[in-house]
Amino acid sequence: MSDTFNFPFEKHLNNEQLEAVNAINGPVLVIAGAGSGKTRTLVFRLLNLIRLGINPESILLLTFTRKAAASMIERASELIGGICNNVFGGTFHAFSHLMLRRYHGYAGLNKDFTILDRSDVQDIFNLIVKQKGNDINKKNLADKRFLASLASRVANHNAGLLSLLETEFLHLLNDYELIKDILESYEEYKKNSALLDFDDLLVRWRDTLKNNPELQNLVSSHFKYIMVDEYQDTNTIQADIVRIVAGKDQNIMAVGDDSQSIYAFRGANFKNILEFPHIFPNCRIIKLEKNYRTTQPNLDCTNAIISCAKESFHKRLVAVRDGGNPPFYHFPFDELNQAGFVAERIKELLDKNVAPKEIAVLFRAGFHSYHLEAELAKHNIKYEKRGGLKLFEAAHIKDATALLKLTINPLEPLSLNRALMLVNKIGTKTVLSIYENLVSADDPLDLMANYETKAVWKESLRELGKILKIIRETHTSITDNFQMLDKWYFPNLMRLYPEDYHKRNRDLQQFYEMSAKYSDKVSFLSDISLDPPESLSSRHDNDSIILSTIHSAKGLEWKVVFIISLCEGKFPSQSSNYEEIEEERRLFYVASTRAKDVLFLLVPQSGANFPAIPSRFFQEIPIKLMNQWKGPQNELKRDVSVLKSNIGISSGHRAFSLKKPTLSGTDSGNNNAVSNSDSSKFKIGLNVSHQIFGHGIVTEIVSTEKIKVKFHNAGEKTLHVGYANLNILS
DNA sequence: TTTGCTTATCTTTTT
DNA sequence: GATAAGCAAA
Repeated sequence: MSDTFNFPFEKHLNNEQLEAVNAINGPVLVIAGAGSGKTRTLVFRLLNLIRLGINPESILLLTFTRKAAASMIERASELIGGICNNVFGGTFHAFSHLMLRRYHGYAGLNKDFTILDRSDVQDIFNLIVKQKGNDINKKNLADKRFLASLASRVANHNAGLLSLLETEFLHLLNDYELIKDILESYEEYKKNSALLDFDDLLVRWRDTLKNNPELQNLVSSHFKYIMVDEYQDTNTIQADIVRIVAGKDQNIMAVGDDSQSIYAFRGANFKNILEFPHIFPNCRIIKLEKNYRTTQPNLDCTNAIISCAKESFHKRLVAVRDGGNPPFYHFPFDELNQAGFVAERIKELLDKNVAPKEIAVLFRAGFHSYHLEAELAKHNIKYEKRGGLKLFEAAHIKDATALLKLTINPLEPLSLNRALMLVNKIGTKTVLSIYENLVSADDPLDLMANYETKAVWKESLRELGKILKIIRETHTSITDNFQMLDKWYFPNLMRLYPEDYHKRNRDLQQFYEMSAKYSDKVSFLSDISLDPPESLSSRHDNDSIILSTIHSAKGLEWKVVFIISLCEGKFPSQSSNYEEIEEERRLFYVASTRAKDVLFLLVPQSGANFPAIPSRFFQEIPIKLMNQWKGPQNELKRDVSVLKSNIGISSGHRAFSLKKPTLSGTDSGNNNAVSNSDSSKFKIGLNVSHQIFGHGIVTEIVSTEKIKVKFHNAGEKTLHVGYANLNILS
């Protein structure tokens, strides 16, 4: 093994990285920009620890996703031959979960607690609100998502509900008692059914450590070396856990970039990274300012994006790589043309033998890629979608899971409700009366299997009861349980989804098979909530391009990256308020820094809102740092007047598309179009026309790039000359 | 009274 | 596509 450790660290790391890797004892904070080799630094530190003879079991590697930890350990293992496998690597949630199971006695928890995922939490709030009656609906608290996020905020907010309402939801202060009551019911519900939500995992583990000094000693002497990735996205509870587990040795290294903090909505606090030196006063701070990922033209552009941030420590990254081109921008007419444009470019890239897995399309929200998905399918381009709607949020998977949960606890109200609602002619009221009867029975399953009623659903309920009874009495595998339950479920599936029950059934069979690896239900259920697989087909395709939400793209990189739908309302998202805009900007920064070679920025001119306004983030980039796409484009372009008369029609139709010259310089119909960004061609009083706003008069030259135009029918608008594609009429 | 079908509306982001 | 609201039917 010692030969392996002649590994020449110096050749692979720069001086700053080397300094971090060699700082074995005491706390170290590495502050670094995108593409600076943070992850690489952590991997090499892992190697270095092993080289120094540190027991792998005493190393704790905390990352943002489970996958990130796995791939880092894999990379380290490749270099030294598998010895890293005993390193504990995973998310804070996975770590807390494991520890709580191991030390459930200290935590005062039921050994078989299960984990609630996001939709479970929302369903429970739904149930509670329904039980509390109608007055809640009147109070505008009916949005279960709001209640779920409120509960999470309270868990992450050490000061409690009242102060949270006082600081952020003043308008709800009058409802304090009611909200408090709902949140208490939620806590009670979880306690009764031995359930923990994601926040509970962290809070309970931190408090268990806090309250048990002997456990604290045990754990902190076991994990002697702690490494934390993406520290800017930790919340205060996670910071507490790090501090406690670090113990007296404080052999901790955290890496992060305050400019990439994008999880404030989830309680992450990028100020954590600033407080690190206060929590660990003797810590070493190392800055990495070289960028290895991309080229200088791309960096100039991303530097410009983040320089607009209101509160950030201005880092200016310098590229190590030579050459490269500035990012391309393009203004497709609408979302369909955008999809067409992206698909065309991807096809060209694939024809040039760019590997599919080196191409990614990024967007703000999961549903923004719908048009593109259809277009890619049309071109037979395989893709893998990350983020957005989770697979296990599909109704049929949730049904199957609920049925399985009933085999553990037949009276778990949420699962029982979900299962019984599947039966024809059973609705909310009937469920409630069945539930009341079952609760008061000596043996609920026995009652269910022999339920007396005149209603048509008698046999269906009895059959479910019988199946659950058999499963209780025979100890077969989870997959067997699923197959038995499926006999009951399948007819309902067919009735509920006559259109696509085939597809759903295929999903289900694969889902059942997935459970074959597990011997106990509790760990199966925990795993699918904590670490849901991206897709049911486990083979990962190397011939698929990636479609991803920006959040899911964190920490990754591709040769070619497209960022689509850069218009107001989509990115930044419609629902972001003033403070959240800053986080949206950092999100755009994260997206744009994923590209190694080529970055495309796509700004549709129309969409859900007609016309679309280009994203403020796009407009902030000096136009000279980018190039407009001039290459081939075979997209269709609609006639505006036709489109206008069809506004009421769903945008999904291509029927009224017309072939028309494209927007770039070769157009014959747009001879006077001003395609560069120079406003000097315009004078006040000049007559111009815009393809959407119509005719108007220039009223003001705002800057070298922006002018104001008063349109006869659309009022005064400030236009970006490079974007607006104005025709000069006189 | 309860269920179930049709229609309209809206869709952040994640452990 | 999911879901809530509104209305018809049992």
